[in-house]
Amino acid sequence: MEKRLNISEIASLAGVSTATVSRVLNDYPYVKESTRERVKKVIQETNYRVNAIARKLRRKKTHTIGVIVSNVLSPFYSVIAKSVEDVAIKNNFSTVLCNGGDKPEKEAKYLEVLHENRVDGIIISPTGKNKDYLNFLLASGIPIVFIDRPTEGVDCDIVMVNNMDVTFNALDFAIKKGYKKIGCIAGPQDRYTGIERFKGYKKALENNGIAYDESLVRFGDFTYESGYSLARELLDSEKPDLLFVANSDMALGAYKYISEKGYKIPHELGFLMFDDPQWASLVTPRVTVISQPVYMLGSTAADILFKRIMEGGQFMDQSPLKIILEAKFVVRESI
Amino acid sequence: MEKRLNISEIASLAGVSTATVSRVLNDYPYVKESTRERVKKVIQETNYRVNAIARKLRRKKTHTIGVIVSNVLSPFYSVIAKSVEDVAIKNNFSTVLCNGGDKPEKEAKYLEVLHENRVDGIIISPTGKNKDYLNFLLASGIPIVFIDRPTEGVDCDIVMVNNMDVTFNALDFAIKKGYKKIGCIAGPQDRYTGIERFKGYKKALENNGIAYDESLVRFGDFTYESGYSLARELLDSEKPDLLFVANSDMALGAYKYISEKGYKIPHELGFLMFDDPQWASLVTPRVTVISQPVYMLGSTAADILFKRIMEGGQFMDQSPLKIILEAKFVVRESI
DNA sequence: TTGAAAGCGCTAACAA
DNA sequence: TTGTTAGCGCTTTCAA
Repeated sequence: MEKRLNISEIASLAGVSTATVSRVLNDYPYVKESTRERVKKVIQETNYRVNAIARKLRRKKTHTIGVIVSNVLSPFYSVIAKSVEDVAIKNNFSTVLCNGGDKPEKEAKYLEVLHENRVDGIIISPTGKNKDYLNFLLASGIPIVFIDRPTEGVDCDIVMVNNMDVTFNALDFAIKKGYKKIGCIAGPQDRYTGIERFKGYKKALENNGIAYDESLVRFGDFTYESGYSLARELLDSEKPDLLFVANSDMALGAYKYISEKGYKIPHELGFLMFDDPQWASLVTPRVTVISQPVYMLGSTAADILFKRIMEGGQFMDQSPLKIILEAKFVVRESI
Repeated sequence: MEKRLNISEIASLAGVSTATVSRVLNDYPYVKESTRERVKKVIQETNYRVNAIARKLRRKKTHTIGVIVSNVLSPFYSVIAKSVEDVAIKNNFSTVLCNGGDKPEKEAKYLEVLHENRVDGIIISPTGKNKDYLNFLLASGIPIVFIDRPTEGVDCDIVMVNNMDVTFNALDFAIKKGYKKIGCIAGPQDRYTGIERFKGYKKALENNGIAYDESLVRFGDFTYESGYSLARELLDSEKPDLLFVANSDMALGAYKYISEKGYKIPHELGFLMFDDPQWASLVTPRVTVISQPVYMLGSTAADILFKRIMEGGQFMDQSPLKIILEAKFVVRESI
């Protein structure tokens, strides 16, 4: 940051006080039209722009929200980030985007950064840890909205999807269609979405009188790599007639292995996945998926956050909202 | 932003002056160990965090850089954003990410926002407009690094790839392999990358004595939609034996149309594209591509920016760097 | 309609 | 080793 123009230099150039310049900058009434014009002219000529940092300090409002997601490179979280940003722009707010990477320490670090920067609110897909710090932030008046999953012991607004039910419905449909030996690459069982989707899988088996067989199940960590290697592990030892994969990154890895081995979908092996990335309807045959209303997840969370921010104390008293959006089962050609 | 703890409240709680608290916060030497411990204890107990806004105002350094890219949802720009952020973190800087959307007005708006927030430097994939404002920012000491393409009339550091040469090489290879009637879905001809890649296409034809035939060429706007509709337009009227598409979004659209129509790649139609998104090696047959060193583009730009920021005036005098990274022609099975 | 001046929370001389 | 204090650039009372 170099030596640059400030408000008092503009004031002297225009022959007015800093207060008047400030009034012009903020479109206050009660400034004589000729004065306003004169000030505007100086601003124009000098390319002066208000120092937003000084303004934030003085106003004690940053007009900024923080967003912490797991990984902006994933199609899921990048859309979330975009949708939140869209809503923020509509509300004239800025957004600070943080890559929490699903690591509790990184999450804690970013919560600190957002706290230090006095953001007016936070949207986060939490790791499930950092309960105390989150509660502290809430208590000190920073509204927080969880997205995708909760943190045990933190009672605030949350927006997520019906993970278990929709998984149940999809697999129930598949089983009724004739699939009997159903492999599953599940998510980590210390993560809410991993747990819920796996519950849906088991419930569908149970509901159709199929015994749960742990040799047909592998637990990954929601990454491409785990999807690839677990698909190999599973398909090389067992011969399921259907494979369910619990998120898009693992599904990409699994699909890659399946195409390398040349399995014919759906005749040799049915394929069903949670999430609906672009590639799922690009490959042949197109993949049957569980599709989350991703954009809606983000924009809904943002809407709630802005209500909390705008209405301040009043709305704050209302008990936390828990919003469950419906994911859709989209039947295409892979089962 | 609620009423919250500030440095003087911490000072009184610890029974010291604000200066001492500040020294502890910033790990200064010359603080008695027992004092340091006492202050740290208070900070710990109260969850106090320094007000970064006040600090930035006082220090006149924001330790923040701005990044303006076209679209964070695209695989290309999201990787750029990530790579820049990685370098920023290593330098202990924050990043503000902006979606310029390739719209000159949006770009101008974001340049203003970054200016107002007194970022220490800017990385941007420019629209090619806003020459004057960019020059003003440079003149007032904010280093700027262009990525992917230049802005005419603005002389600053830039990092890009050898668009024309690599396109020439790829198509030259294809032609020597036997392809003769080569369709092209080119990018917009008011955009640097669109122009350069199209030049490479024409040069390859020329080099092999093939006459340029405008009925085999369509100009899109680098979006999925234009790729889809132009592929239809082109393939429904002409029968090229190879289709070259100038970026990944248009290629996705074109590929979608091709698979809907059931063309057999590569026997009926060869397929060659600029960019190497995940799906290109997922589909069967895997797509032959021109692969940009995307991460490298971003991290190189960021490295240069930090050199400019760190070395201040001294390095600033050096004439702007122009770095051309090599994109690679990756032969797979689609030609 | 305008200006004077206090003060947001912090850092960094300077003094002790 | 610690404290006092000016001031970063702005907004906002209060008074004129």
